[in-house]
Amino acid sequence: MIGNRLSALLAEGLSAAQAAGEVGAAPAVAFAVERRDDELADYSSAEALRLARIVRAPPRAIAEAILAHLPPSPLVRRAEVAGPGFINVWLDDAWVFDQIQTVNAAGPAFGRSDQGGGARVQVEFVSANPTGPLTAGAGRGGVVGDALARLLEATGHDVTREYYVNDAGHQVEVLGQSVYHHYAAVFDAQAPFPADGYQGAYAAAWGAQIAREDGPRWLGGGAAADAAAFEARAVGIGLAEIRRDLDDLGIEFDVWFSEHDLRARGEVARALATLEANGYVARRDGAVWFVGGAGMEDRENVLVRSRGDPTYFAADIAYHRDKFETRQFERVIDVWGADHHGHVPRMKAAMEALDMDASAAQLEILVTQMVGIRTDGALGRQGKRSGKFVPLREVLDDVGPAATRYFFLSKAIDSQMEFDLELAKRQDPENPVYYIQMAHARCAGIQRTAAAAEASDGTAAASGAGASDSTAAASGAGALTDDDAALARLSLAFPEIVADAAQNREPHRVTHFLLDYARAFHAYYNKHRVVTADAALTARRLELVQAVRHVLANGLRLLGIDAPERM
RNA sequence: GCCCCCGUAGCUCAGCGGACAGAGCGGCGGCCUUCUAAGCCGCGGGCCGCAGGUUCGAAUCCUGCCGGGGGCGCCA
Repeated sequence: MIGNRLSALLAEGLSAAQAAGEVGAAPAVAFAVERRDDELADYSSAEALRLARIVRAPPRAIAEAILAHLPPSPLVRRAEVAGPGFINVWLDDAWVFDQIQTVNAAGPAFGRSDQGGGARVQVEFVSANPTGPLTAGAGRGGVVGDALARLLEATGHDVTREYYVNDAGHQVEVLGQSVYHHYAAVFDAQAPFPADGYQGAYAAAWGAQIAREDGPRWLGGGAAADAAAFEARAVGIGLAEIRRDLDDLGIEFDVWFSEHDLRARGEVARALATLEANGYVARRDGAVWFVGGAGMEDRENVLVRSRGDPTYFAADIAYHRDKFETRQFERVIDVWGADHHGHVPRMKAAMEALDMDASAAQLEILVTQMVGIRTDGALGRQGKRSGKFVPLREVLDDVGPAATRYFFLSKAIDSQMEFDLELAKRQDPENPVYYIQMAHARCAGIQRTAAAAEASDGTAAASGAGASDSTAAASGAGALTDDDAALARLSLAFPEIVADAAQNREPHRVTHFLLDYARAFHAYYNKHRVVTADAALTARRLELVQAVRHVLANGLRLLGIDAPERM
């Protein structure tokens, strides 16, 4: 990556300057190099300014000394000191154009790296209860988790995508009762609707579906004949709907991990036994409590209810132990919704109580902030049990998967976002995602033009007999312009964007880069013609266009958005 | 009361220690006989919530305050 190479180059310059006694000794410096790509510079470093304090010398003098000892490099056309002591670097155009061939040789792999070293990483996301349809908020977690998984794969990680299915516990019981109430009603039988039951219309729909498909065989007294089996039946419908939504969003999981199975295997009991052996358990009021975890001094949490059944917390502890101890993931990334943020500290405390390393190095918990859905101009309150929420399905049907994914991936995860449904629908054709896709389609269009010309005349350029590019013509046949160089330079920045986005767990960086990149290409497209009578120029520009197409396609693939050839 | 996130252009949001603060949408004005006008070019628009502090340098870090959202259950 260019940034790394320039960084190393500057570090060499500094060492040489220090060896020559021109700069004082200092601890090893990793030169931070920033990509600028504006009038000021292509790349820039402010490291001399920071060094000034350490070696007690004027920053400009340090920067000058570094440049004086800079080893020659094919990448660098020019390097100079600017302002208070910035080191500005301009890339060599010839080197940049050479790299375009490297881009095309890599093709779909351009942007990938092995910085992950093959580490086994689990990304657990969505994991919404199968007690109702996915909400728009769950969609955010899904899209972000999926994009993160794609980024990690592209940067050399061995990724497992996992959905933790809460198919056991109190909420599932309540769901079973809620659905059974409606199911029984189909056969004119009475069954109580639970006090905290699921109010959404879907509960009735599921009840009707079971009645239609299974007949009256579940009928019991006030409850289903085989309550556990009936719950499983309802959960099955819920999961099927969830899978369909996720499928339409282009999200696939490697593992659907069942909480029910985890309990059945005795893992929850085993985790509780370990906690107790380690002295983190207290019994009070007939319940079992988690006490004394690091940072949990002022809060105690129930592990086993007085009724005798374990809580979600207890099951999640066992689940995370399974991730690390049984399956040996080197790193686990949980993507949770904002409503779970209170669960973070106790989860980490519990990991430590199990003698596990819950440090950020192993367990990362990313919390996505709320998605406010604005309908009819008002921000609605979301809640699955109240039945008042905007289903992901509705968003998907209204704005489509590409725009939905783009919207969720265009913001940092810790920013609360507002999704105005009406606006989203109306703005459909104006959505930036189509702007990026259009850039890709235009690349394909240029290639079609070139191919058609070649087929009829033997050369791509011949087709452009009448066409020319006035800007390029001014500098002579076959000459590329500064605009070609700028577009090529921007293309070469892509791998770095991907690496940074993966490392920081910030998929939105890719989104923003692509928007910027598409803008650069559209401007270029309007100003310059690729297929012209100038055969040499045409050939070189077709290479550039091919590289642009790879960057756009690869970037969109990371976001899970398709790259159409025509629009 | 305690905890988490956010206050940046009319709206939705980037930028999160460096050089003049950016984009999309919206507004105004131009550009289609040549590779898709789902495009391009130009203009207008900001005490970066407020007040202190740290720093050579703060939208960016720290503290306090104000405002918005969320969480604090023997729910998950």
